[in-house]
Amino acid sequence: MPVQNAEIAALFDQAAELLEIKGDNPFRSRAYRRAARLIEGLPKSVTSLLKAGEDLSELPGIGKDLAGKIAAIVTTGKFDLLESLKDELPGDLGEIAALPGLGPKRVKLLYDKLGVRSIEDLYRAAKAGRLRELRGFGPKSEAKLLAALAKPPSQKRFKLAMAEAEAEALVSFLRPGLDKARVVVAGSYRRRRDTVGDLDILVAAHRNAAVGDRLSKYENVANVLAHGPTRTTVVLRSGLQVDLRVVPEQSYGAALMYFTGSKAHNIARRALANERGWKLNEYGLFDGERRIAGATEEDVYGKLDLAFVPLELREDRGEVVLAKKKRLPKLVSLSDIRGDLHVHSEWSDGTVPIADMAAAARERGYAYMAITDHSQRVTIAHGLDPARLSRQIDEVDRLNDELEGFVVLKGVEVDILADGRLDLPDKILSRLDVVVAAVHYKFDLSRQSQTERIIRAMDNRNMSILAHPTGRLIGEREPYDVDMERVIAAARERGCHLEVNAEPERLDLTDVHAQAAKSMGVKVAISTDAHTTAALGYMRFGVDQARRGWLESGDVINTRPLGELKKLLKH
DNA sequence: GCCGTTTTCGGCCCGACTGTTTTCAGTCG
Repeated sequence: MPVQNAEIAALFDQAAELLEIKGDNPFRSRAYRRAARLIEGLPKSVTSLLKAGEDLSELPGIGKDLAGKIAAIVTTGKFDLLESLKDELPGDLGEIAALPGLGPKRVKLLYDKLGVRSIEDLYRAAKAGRLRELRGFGPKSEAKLLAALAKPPSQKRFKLAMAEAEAEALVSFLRPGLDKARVVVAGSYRRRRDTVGDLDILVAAHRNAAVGDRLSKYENVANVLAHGPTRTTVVLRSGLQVDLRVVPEQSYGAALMYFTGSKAHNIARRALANERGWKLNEYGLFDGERRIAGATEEDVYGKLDLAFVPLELREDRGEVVLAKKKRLPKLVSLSDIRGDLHVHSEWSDGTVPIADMAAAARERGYAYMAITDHSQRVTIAHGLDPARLSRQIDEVDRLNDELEGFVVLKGVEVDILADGRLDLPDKILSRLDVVVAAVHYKFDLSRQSQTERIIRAMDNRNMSILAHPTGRLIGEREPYDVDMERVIAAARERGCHLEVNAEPERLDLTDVHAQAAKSMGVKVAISTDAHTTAALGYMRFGVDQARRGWLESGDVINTRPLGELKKLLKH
C-alpha cells in the first residue's frame, strides 16, 4: 500500500520528539526532523521514487540509515525505532510537548517526577499545585499551563494544501470506476477556505452503490462510518473525514451548489427562491412539483436571475445582493500574477542560489522576482548583515546584467525589532527595490505594544511590504495579538502594502483581513515566501485567499508591470 | 543520524528571552 510522504514525515517527527524527551543526541533527533521536512517537500512520493529505483540516500540529509528506515516503512509499514521509543516512554508525550512552554526537558521532568503521561495527568497535577514543586517550575508556569489547558480543544481542521493532496489522490482513485461521470470535491474545499473540516465528494450518477463500495476499499481508509446507496462516510488514516454523495445527473448542479455552501450562502439563495414562490434544495429548483433547474450551477443561478457567484465568494458576505445586480467583482486570478515579491535563497535559509530561484520564477511566466533573504537578527536563518547584503546586491546586479526579459529585484526580509526599529540601517535599506519587513520574535507583546511596534516599523520610509502580518501558523501557532484595523489604517497613511503570504501554513493575511485591506484602500502583495523552487508554486494558495478576500487584479501590486510596480514600492 | 578538497571522526546555524533562580536551564525560532 502506498505510504504517503506526509505519513513518513509524521512518523519521523514523532520519533524526533521522543528522542528529544528521552535526552538522546540532539543531532540525531534533528536529523529526523530535517528528513521529515525534506520528505514533506518532495515533489514525488517516496513510494514512487523507490519504485523507480531511486537511491534515497542521495537526498540531502538522508543517509544509509534513514533511507533504509524509509524503505522499511514503505514496504512493511513498520518503523521499529518509533515502536521501541513508545514502549520506553508510553503516553501522549508528544501532545504534552506541544503545549506552549513545555519542551522535551520539562516533559521528561513531569514524566519522571510526577508520572505525567497524558494531558489529563498534567491537568490534575497542575490543579493540585504540584508543578511548582519541580525545579524550574513556579506559580507562573503552572498558571500558564492551566490557561492553555482550559481552552477548549479546537475541532480539528486540516490545512487546505494537505486536504488537496488527499482529495486529488482520492478522486483519481475513484474516477476509473466512473466512466465519464463527474466527480467533484465540494464543501469548503471547493470554496478554497484556508482549512477544511472534511471532504464532500459529489458524484453524478444514478443510484450507484458501487462508488461507495469503491471508496470503502480505498487503501487510506481507516474506518467506514456509514455506507448506503447514495452516501458513504469514511475516515481516512490522516483523520480526515470524507462524505461521498451520489446524485442523479438532473440534480447535479443543485447538489453541487448545496454541498458547496456555505450554509449561509445557501440560505440567502433559498430566500430568493422563496420570494418567487419556488423551492430550492439539493435536488433542484422547483415550481411546485416541477423541476425548473438543477442540472448545472449556471442553470440554477440563471433561473434565480443571479450572476454566477465565484466559489470563493459564497460566504454570504454580500455576494448575493451583488449577484442580483450583476455587479460581482472580477476576482484576481493566478494568470494575473507577474512576479513574486518574497523569495529566499541560500544566502539565508533558502535552499538554492538566487539564479536558480530566478530561473524557476521565470519558468512560471513571471517578469520579475524579489530576492528577500532574512536580516541579521534572524540568526537561525543565517540572516544577512549589512556587509553580506551589500555583497548580495552586487551579485543581483551582475545577475541582472546577464538576464534578458526578467528582473531580479533587490530586497530583504528585514526583522522588525521589539521596539519597531528595523534590523538593518537605513543606509543599506535605501539601496533596495523592495523592503519586506516582518515580526519573527517577541510574539507575546500586549495588543497595544505589538500594534505600535508594527506601525513604528512602517514609519520607516524604506519599508514597502509588511510580511505575514499576524504571524499565525495554521493549527500550530495563534496569531499574535495585534489591532489589524489600526495596522491597515497606518499602512494606508504611509503608502505601505500588506502581504498575503501564500505559504500553506501561513495564508496570512487571511481572507477576511485581505478584504479589510481592500475596503480601506490598501493594496496587497501575494507572495510565496518560497525557500525552494517548488514552493514558488504556492502562489495559487495565496491567490485563492485573495479571491476569498474579494481582491481584484488592481488590488494586488504584483499584477503590475515592473515599471508601475516600482512606483508603488516607493513611498 | 548526516556529512566530508578541514573527509571516516568530530563537528553539526545559535542568540534572545522567560521564569526560575541567585547564575542559568529550558524554550523558541
